[in-house]
Amino acid sequence: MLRFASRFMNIWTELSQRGLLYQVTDAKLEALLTQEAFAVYCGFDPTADSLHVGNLVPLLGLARFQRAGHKPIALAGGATGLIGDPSGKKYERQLNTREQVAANLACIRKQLEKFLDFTPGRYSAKLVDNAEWLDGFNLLDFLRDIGKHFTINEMLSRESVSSRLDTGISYTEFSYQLLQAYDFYYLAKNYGCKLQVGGSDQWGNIVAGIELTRKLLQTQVYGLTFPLITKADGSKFGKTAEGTTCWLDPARTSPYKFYQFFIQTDDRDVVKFLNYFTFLPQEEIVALAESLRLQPEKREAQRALARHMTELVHGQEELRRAEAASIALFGGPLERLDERTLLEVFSEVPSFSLRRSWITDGKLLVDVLVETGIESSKAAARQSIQGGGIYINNERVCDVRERLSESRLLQGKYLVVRRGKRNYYLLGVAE
RNA sequence: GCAGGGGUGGCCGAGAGGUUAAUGGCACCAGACUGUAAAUCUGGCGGGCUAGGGCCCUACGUAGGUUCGAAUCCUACCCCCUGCACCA
Repeated sequence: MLRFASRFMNIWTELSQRGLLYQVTDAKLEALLTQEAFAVYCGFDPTADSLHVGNLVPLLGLARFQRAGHKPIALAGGATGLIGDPSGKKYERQLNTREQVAANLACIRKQLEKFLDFTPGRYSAKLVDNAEWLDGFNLLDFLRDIGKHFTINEMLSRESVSSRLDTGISYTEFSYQLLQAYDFYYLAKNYGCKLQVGGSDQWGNIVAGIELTRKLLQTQVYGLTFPLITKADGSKFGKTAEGTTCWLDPARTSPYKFYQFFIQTDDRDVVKFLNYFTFLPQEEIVALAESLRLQPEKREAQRALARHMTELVHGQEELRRAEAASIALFGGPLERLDERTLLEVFSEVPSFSLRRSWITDGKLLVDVLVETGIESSKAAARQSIQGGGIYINNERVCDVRERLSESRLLQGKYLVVRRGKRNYYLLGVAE
């Protein structure tokens, strides 16, 4: 018990040191968190069938609370996902069908479970779905019992709504804040939840929940937000090099790509990200920051970040494979790679199978690039080759007439294609 | 409804009858320098064919028209913005 008491004291400091405290609804929260175990909740709407790296800050935030001895409640928004949160959105979103939301919900529940500890006990995490109490809520009851506590004036003043008054917002999305407010009230009443955390765009929704809870339960509950993740170059965080979202689902973003996503982090962002995303202690982060300053070319901080994140999300084995693939590809000459390594690389890197006949017939590389989707058109493929941007087995291709040939194959059946500095693809001959 | 302004390549934005696949900026891709980072510089950036030089097709809201020739002129239609009016 003593051990936990001291841990309570740490969560605030920990969040603060990591730069994860953005806004708090009440300055007293710091002291309160040291005095008792809080039930802390954070919601995730099933807008896709996977969470993405951007969801990690609040999700790991919950995990940090649990590690500090508090009780996390992850809420999957089976109901709110049907409505659509206008927060942070510039335009009205298209509604997902009930089937889609249900399917997404199932996937997201599984992902949420991976990051929290559900072993029974005082600090055991809980996973709830707000459809349980919101779906089927009688409209007239809702308007009378809940709606009456909100004025249009305050609802309009929320950033998520006011910023949309020019472009338009539907009544549906406008109502979202009431649903989330009700969630907080419901969790406070039934689970003793006293704190809601979330991204900074959730501030308005959180405050709405605090007010509703105060009115209905005469209970004071609290809110805390994490900062929006920004990048030094001003681009939006969470997109891979190809411009696609970096998902947690390995079927959407392979562990290799996931690892690559983090290892390519800008020097200017990497220390911040170590703080935001990892559980590494301050001393280690400070040491990595020092390494970055003195020997940036070693990229130890990036490596630590990539390792930590890949292991956290995909597990040790996938980390090993992603790292092995990265080392093999970025390490230099490929001829020496043994088949086992190649096979591992094959399983991680975007890969395609080649027909034996393509080799024997000497198919044009340009056509192969297009058929595999490495290049979008033959014109583009030719330009890449002419610009010196295409490599086979890390050797630059200098002739647009390059054809596939037996002699190029590694281990008699593999071909490593690289586009630019860091985009690797593995082609293997199908037997 | 009336008046005015406008719809151009992923985005912004020039062009106002002919060297215009269409200036420029952003984004994006590649190259050089490096460290799978940044900054900078260079090249590319509708598509197809071509070793190369080049050839061809499709594009400036939509549909027609005038012209040897149109993103540029005319007509109709659609959509957006800004005033005014109407309605309440």
